[in-house]
Amino acid sequence: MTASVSNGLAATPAPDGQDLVPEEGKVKRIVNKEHHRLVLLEATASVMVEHGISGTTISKIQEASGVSRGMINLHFQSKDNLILAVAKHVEEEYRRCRRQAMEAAGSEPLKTLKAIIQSELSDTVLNLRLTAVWMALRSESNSRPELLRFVDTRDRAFYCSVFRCLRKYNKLHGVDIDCRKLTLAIMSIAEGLLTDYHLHPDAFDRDDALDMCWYAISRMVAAGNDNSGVEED
Amino acid sequence: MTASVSNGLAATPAPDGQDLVPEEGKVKRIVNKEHHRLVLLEATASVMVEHGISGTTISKIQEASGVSRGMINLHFQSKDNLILAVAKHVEEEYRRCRRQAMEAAGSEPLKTLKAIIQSELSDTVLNLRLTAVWMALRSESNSRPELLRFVDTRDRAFYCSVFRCLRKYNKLHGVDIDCRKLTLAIMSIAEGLLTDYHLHPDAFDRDDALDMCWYAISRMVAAGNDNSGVEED
DNA sequence: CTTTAGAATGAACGTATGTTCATTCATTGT
DNA sequence: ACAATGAATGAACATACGTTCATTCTAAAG
Repeated sequence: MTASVSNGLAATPAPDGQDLVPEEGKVKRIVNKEHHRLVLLEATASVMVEHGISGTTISKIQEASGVSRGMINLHFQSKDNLILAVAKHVEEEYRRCRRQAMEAAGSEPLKTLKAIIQSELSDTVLNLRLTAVWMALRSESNSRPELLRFVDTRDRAFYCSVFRCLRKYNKLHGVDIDCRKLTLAIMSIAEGLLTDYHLHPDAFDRDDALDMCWYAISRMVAAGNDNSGVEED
Repeated sequence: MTASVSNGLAATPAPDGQDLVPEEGKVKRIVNKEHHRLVLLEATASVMVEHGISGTTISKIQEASGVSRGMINLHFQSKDNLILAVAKHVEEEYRRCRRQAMEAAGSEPLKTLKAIIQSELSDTVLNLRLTAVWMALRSESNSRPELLRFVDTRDRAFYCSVFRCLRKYNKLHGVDIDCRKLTLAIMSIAEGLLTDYHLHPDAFDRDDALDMCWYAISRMVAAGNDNSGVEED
């Protein structure tokens, strides 16, 4: 009932120069808000996994998250925006996992490459939630292009990591692999396995997949060479 | 106004034994019905391509097909059933295309293998409509398992075709490739390319993809061999 | 304590959804 | 010609959808 200046915008004439001080004492509140934001993101991802993008509704998200209906628009303005935030959220998770694996990889090119593949097949990356959300977003990326960058096949970091391994291998062994082509081939295999896992989460065998994958990569890398230093580690 | 026995059910006491004769003269009607069925399937696929599975509604299908609202339930009972029929329809199209390519392949294993890959990358298989519909259905396959068989990664026919090529190659060159592993690798690459095409229909270069693909396959097949008869054709 | 900012709620709203079915229309059979 | 069959229609319906906003609640500031 009281006259208010809309949503906290405007007003704040800032008579003194004190408002650069970043508001103290509001820590707990902000933490709570951030917490609810995360709860909503996780719940939305869960609903997407279980019901697909077409079955992902505000009501189901409300039920899964336990927070009230209005929260979604309070935090994310709209449902579309929420989906976008989920895309960002899941992609960040994926990036974090892979970065770790890459840092721990060492300098031997094939060892590094294997570490990358292993990371890609580990359950921190290749899991029900991530693949399902990813597939859902990919299927919508034609009609919502802004989603593409979060679920792209053409990941620059991934490409560069693999490419560097192969280039290093070339130098180290004095061979001339077409690094670009093999990098793309390796990335394709990884994508293919992701799709296969999504469609067969129970039947999928990680060890078997890694085995297959490494067999293929070893042969691609070793072809025409003397084959030393390639078989297993 | 006239008293009717609902929708043509009941009544038909069938006094004579003549109704085993399979209704003549209804050809044109049936053709029309089948035509409308196809129109609906095509229109639904188009809507799925343009708006994703979550934007695929009866109203949009009606608009795209030009037929009336009630037709969908007349022909397919429900929207879910229509989606299922689209899955079947698209999968049949895909199967037909690939079968042709396989029959025209010849007996030389690597030539056959290349024909299979080429077919997989041709625009009769790898096109906007097919990939978009496929991705949409795959993203829903967790919540609707009955869709899986129409968009599966584990296609027995595909697997067998590639496997046979590799086994033949083994015999022909007296080598011992692990046919299972390489077949899975090749299928993964194909799946990966499909996903990449879906996300980058414009940037995707078929020739480049085939080039990359064949380079990878050649090396996988040739590794540790004398390399003869592998490079290009 | 009281005041206040803003986080959280959920009933209510308008729209869009999938489905139904009485009716219309076109084709076939007599 | 007429009657009968069943394909095709689309207004009407109930439900479910995303969004809004007056209100309540809660933690921090005075």
